Amino acid sequence: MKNRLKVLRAERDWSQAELAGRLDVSRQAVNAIETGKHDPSLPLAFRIARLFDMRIEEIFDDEL
Amino acid sequence: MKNRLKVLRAERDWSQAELAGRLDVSRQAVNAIETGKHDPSLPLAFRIARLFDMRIEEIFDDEL
DNA sequence: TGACTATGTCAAGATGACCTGACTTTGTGT
DNA sequence: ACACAAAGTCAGGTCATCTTGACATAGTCA
Repeated sequence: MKNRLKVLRAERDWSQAELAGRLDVSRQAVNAIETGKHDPSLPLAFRIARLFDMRIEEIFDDEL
Repeated sequence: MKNRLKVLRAERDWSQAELAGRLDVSRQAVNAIETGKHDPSLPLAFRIARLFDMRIEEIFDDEL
């Protein structure tokens, strides 16, 4: 699953640790999602979308 | 996480087994999601949304 | 009654999504 | 060169999301 987290984070000039804090997950969890090692759970995907005020489908892309 | 799967399925007159087949998951997985035992993975949530031609947020609701 | 379907549930097991803690690598700035 | 911050990675653990197979219950229908 591709995602735009790294770009959204860069636009806000947040570190992975800062994003992790805002999402209430570990820094390693953010890193693993950004680097494509895992997909977030659905509840975490909701928190991410809410944080950036976007729809899940605007941040994550599971086609291709 | 609440969801509208049971209603969407009823509107189409599909059994849990039929929905499971369309989503390529087990019947028990569909049952567990409908009865609130689990949340779907994000990839499965995408497949569900695509099947019903809706956004994930229109089917699943994690607030409250 | 007996057969069939749909639903709900359980057990056991594989794999995925998280955790903490530790360490390395990379880039920046003094 | 040195220090520091950010990012990446690993190990070992827990719990969640799936699997298959089995079984119980309720409803429908010949």
